[in-house]
Amino acid sequence: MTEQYFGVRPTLEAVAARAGVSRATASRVVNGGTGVRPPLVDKVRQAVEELGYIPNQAARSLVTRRTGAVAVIVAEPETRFFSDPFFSRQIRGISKELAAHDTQLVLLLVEGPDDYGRISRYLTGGHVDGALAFSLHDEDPLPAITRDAGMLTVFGGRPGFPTAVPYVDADNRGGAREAVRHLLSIGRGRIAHIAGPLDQTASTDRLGGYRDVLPEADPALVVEGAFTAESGAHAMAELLARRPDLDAVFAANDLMASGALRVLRERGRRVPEDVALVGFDDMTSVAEATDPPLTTVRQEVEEMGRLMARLLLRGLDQGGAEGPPPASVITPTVLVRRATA
Amino acid sequence: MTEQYFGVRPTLEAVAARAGVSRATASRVVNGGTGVRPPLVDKVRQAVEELGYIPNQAARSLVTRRTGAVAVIVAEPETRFFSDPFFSRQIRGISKELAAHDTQLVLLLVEGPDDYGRISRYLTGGHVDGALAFSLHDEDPLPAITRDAGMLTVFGGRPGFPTAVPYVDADNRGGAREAVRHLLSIGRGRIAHIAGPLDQTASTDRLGGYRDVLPEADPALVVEGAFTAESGAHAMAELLARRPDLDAVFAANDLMASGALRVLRERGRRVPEDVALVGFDDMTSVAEATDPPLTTVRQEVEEMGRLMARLLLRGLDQGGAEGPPPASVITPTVLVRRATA
DNA sequence: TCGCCGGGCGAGAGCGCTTTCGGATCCGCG
DNA sequence: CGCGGATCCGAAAGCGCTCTCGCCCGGCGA
Repeated sequence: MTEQYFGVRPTLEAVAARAGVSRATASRVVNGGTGVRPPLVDKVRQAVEELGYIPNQAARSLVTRRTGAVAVIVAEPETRFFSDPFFSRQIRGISKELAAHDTQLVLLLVEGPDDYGRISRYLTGGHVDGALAFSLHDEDPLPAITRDAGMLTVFGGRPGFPTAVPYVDADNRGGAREAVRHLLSIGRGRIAHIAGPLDQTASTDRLGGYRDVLPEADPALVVEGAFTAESGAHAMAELLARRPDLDAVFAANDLMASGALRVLRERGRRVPEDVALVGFDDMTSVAEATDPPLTTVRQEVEEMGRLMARLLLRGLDQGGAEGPPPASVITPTVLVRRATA
Repeated sequence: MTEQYFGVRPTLEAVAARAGVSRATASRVVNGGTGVRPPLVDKVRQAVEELGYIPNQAARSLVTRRTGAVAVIVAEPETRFFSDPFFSRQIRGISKELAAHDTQLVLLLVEGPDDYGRISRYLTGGHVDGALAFSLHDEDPLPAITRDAGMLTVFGGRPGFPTAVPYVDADNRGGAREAVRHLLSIGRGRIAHIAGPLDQTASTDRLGGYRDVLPEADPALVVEGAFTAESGAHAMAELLARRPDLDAVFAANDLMASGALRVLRERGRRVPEDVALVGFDDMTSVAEATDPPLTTVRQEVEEMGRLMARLLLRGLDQGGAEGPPPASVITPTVLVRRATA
């Protein structure tokens, strides 16, 4: 940019004039430049450079019917969304993928249950080409809203009810199976499970994996937590009271595992000698910081974010809400052996 | 919305036709309705309702030169931004205020130092009317970028170098003075300070407040931390080694205070009897959870976010980057007495 | 030499909206 | 009954861009 015209931003018209071509040709060059002979391409490029031309997005999307932006809808209460690294890493992945495709991220935070109207209006208003959302609870109204708005939407996490929306989720069930099988393989027979909140599919799927491997397990070996360290501690205490003879615990996330670990040690149980412990997520800041370091099931969270964005972008290229919806993706999990099992 | 026309969204033209008025009148009604007689207003309103009309934002901003969106630029590495409740609460405040003014929040996460070009291009591209940014480090290139882009920008936190950009910041210096004075008032004479990273103005300002009250204090009583609990613990240990006789600590945030508290108790110092402790932020999840609960300096973080948005919006109404820049705001802090001092 | 074909380019329409400007209408008053 | 002014409304321009359509021109075969 050799010159800067403050105030009056140059239009395509100005570029065309300076390059001595028509607006149409200038437009062709700006948008890829096919079908224009090299000398003209150079002239236009130079004019763009000299004038510091940047296309007006409003004018462009008025005719293309594309905004180059997607919404990320966050319905989760602030506390959970921001405190849980799970989301932040997913957002980071989304942001990276979108940035790579010159697509903008419009963040829609739902401000309470009365705010869905605004979200709905916004989506219908054509501000964005598509949406990404996190579906976490059984009674989540979001899938219905985005569908009614005719907006292609990819969800993070499997929705809790039968629906055809595309989503990206980790192989929670498979990962849980692997964790429990590992516990079996190291000779444990009385394996407990600290589940997450059972109105979320991530929790029920992990519980499902546990039951797949241990269909005959004592129901008393399963306690529901809330994905927090504190709830993990409580659950552990409860389990110890119910079944003092347990020799292994599979917790549905690392935070709860860390809480459980604390209680186990307070009660004088050696980990992993007396009780083996496996977490889920591989939230490194937690899993590597425990003493001993936590054996856990890793899910590639940032990659899942990228995938969500990629799925959406691809779906958009194939006709948006009218075209065939993208297929959902289940990302693999992997058991990371550290010291607790 | 009694009917829904999927696929073809109704235009203002359609509304006008249905209401039996001109496009101009329909537009007037949609945008406030002044200067149109009630019966016509009603007719148009009804047509809007029946057709489910929603204005096309692209067309609108093409002529008004306003996009109804502002950028929130996050340059901070993911870890800090998402893990620190400070940001999340600020974002929440921003989001609320923007939503109340029908303005959208475009989140720009800076993906590494090479990504500033994209940010700059985006801002210059006229996608947004203004920007909010968090200025945290001395060498932050953001103020220069937004200025060059001719984009009105309000910063969260006082920039670390002399510049005229508008910002919103807590009264860090005053809050620190109050904390230290309180420590004096309860009879403490050897007051240490655990500072934050000194390339951030929040840290230097708090240190400044400490020195305002204690200009003659032993330099050995000040240790730099990193705003994490861990660093607070280290700093506390260091302080104890240097000055075993200290009888009070003012930590530059609650997280460091909680780390310090842990070390104090490990070393057998009673809090507050032997050593009084004051934090900063009033991050309730931390400050109320410590044992004993932490005395700290509260800043109204969410309110600061709202203020940032309000300042920007007002500045935008007054001519944007061309008009007079909004005046910066320093929000008051208040000492919250709990049990540690 | 002529006609035809095809690639390259420009003219112009049109995306959906806001806003100016002038005309119509209605009121009160002389 | 007619006039001035205020009020309300419609015609039309135009925001900056994309993209269709058709023209032009060069090259090639007949």
